Amino acid sequence: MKTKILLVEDDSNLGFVIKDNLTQNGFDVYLCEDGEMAWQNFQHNHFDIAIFDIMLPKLDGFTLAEKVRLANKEIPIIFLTAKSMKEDKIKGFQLGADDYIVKPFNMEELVFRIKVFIKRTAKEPSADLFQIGSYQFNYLNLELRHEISSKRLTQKEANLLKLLCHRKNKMVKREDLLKQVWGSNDYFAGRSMDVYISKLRKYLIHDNSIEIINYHGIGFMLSLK
Amino acid sequence: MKTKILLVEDDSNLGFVIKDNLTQNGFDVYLCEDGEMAWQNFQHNHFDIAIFDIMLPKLDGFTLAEKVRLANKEIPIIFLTAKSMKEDKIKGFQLGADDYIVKPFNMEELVFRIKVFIKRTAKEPSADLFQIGSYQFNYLNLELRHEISSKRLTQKEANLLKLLCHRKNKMVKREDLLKQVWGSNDYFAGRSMDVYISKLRKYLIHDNSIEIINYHGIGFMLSLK
DNA sequence: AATGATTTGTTAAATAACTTAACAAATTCT
DNA sequence: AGAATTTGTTAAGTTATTTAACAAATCATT
Repeated sequence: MKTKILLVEDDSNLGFVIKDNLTQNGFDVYLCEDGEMAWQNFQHNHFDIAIFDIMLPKLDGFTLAEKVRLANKEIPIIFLTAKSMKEDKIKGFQLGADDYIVKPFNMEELVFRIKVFIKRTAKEPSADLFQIGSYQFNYLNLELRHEISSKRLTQKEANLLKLLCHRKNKMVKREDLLKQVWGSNDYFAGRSMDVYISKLRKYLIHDNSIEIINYHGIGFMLSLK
Repeated sequence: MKTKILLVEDDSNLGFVIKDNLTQNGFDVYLCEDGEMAWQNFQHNHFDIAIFDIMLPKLDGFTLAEKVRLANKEIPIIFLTAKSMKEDKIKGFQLGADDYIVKPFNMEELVFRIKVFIKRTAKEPSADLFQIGSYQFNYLNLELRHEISSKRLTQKEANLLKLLCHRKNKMVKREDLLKQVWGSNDYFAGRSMDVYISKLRKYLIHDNSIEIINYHGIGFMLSLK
């Protein structure tokens, strides 16, 4: 699965150069030309890394970063700053940013920094204990507890639930779930997943603030009210 | 599964200190007091990392390292050298060594270097294509080919075979196989594994230079004549 | 070397995991 | 509104894995 990058750069020439370069480095790049568009995109898709220019039409990079950070505490954000901007001003704004890089920069440096983040997030073993409403889900021993009762999940059930938990209250694309849990995205894998979704719903029935919502033709969301 | 370290240090006080320290850091340490003993130990057990003092009774660290390197091209070897030894002399001997550390050293440094090796070997994805006699075994797509025919293995079968391949012509302990493939080491897992060994033998029957040899009460070895 | 205990080899039966089929219901498209 | 597609659900079918059963081999003890 390729690393998905949300790139926001209003200078379309520069934007294309960066996008092209990152694509050649094996990343999946989504280029937006203003902050508003990026925010829309961010809300509807999953990204692994965000790269924001600071001077942007409609919604500047800092404000965008704040919104993004509020919605997602994990995603690494890298700023592209003009040379003219003073370092202390940048630092002052470094609320949610993880790194920044001064224009003009060479692509190798950007790629290097992106890889640092990928390595970092790959290393931090993703949590294996989840609270889902009044349920507790332990991925390691495949246990889904609720008050006194406890259900032992199968590996596939657990894999699927884990992915949904990992992005809870966010829609996860069918395609992504299938690729990651089934390894393939075809008709039969899809039907198999629907069966599993149905099973998970049954297991989670005792807490009615929990829902697995279907987005017709797009994906599923584990929703916690 | 803990990282297994073969530590050879003739000064028993220093040896115990190092062993104790590494054990506290979560490693499984086997301390030998001379090179001969270490070599015996190495031949009969599996280790992930070797740490050799250079000045040793019976068999010095360098000679030991050469023998070890001949038998195992992968295992990281770290030398402990006396301060008095000149760097160029060490370099001259650096045939099989991966790193060396000058006495007296602080434990944090040694632990750091060990961790570097663990990370490195963990990253290099262990090969997924194996030649077993006239068979070809592709772990990724679970395929075991022989001339024209091809058998698709199950995940467990492939996991077990991969471990045996990975240490081919070396005995692998029952315990290790069970821990790594079944995750637990109890009576039933053991019997299950015996069933799988039996299956693998059947699949590999067309090349009679291949054997899966049992070492009664100890483990199995995939032997290629 | 004979005895009994333990471990292993092998086949078959039982169980569990996962997929596919079938049909109803919901959603989207025209 | 009607057709096409997607999803929800149950059940049947298939495959993977475990457990049982018994024979054979190995080991420990006498």
